[in-house]
Amino acid sequence: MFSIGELSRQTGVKVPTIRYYEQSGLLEAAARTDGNQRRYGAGEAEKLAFIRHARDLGFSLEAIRALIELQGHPDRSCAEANAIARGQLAEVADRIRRLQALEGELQRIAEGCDGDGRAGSCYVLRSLADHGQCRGDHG
Amino acid sequence: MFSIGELSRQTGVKVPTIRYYEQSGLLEAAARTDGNQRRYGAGEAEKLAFIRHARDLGFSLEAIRALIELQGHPDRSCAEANAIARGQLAEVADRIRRLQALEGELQRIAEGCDGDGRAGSCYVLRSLADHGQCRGDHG
DNA sequence: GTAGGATCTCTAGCGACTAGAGGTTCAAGA
DNA sequence: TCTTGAACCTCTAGTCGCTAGAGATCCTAC
Repeated sequence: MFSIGELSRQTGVKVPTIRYYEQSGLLEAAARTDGNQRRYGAGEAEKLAFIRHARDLGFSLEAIRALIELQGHPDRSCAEANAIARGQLAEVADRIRRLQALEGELQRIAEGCDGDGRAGSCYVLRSLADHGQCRGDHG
Repeated sequence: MFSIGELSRQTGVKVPTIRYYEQSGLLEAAARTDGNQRRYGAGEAEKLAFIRHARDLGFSLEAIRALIELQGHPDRSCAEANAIARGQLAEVADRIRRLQALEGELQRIAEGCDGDGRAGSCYVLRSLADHGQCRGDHG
């Protein structure tokens, strides 16, 4: 059994974040010492690593809650887990697509200005004022 | 002079968001009717369109505040505007890079599971539990 | 026994809105 | 001129996923 600080070091999740996860029901309430401090075992470290990994992959806490629910019921179909993963994949792909449109736009804007002029005739500011110059469909 | 609802329709910015922008100092306090309702002119619509466009491009309200400041001082160098745009560009590029790493990872995870099995042996859940299977450096 | 680092709970804050309550005003039709 | 009702007003609180701080308590090593 180890402390919350030790768990934090093991998993790379900050101490207040661990408490936050417990508070919001992602982690079960930890065992306590007589002095009311949390104590954890290897199982909890594994579970937190799972959460951390899913967070790194962009899953929302709500999605992670659903995945944990599934883990707790090994007999249920994994179709749901699959759907969550695919949904997340679609979302990420969409975000990439939109960001790439922005990137092109920003490139055009930033490259039109060498930073030497006055703000009154600045291409960056003019571009931002006039959406009509945009090629893509970013907004 | 037109109402906040009309301004909202013109710019595509929701009414509460316009009030929020005013409240946080991005827009100057609007003129008011005798009955205390906001009234806007063409100039304000232009300014809001500028803000909207910059938001669409991912600029933070703080960055937009700085850009508006610059617009108000046409004699100042536009180097700052340029730096803001380039900073934003770099940020967007970085976000794309990170999202692409996630995308690859998620693809690997989602494709390893056809959704037909039981949760107990689900590839999605196993993958999330074990970061070691990952190839990239997403976390 | 004591020092001090780690822990505890609680509240508030971040960014950029969004939602709702409860009250007022404006514009169009009768 | 009166009435209706959509649009407006302010204010507070909620969203997400943490993060920061205050003030108190605990644990461990010396």
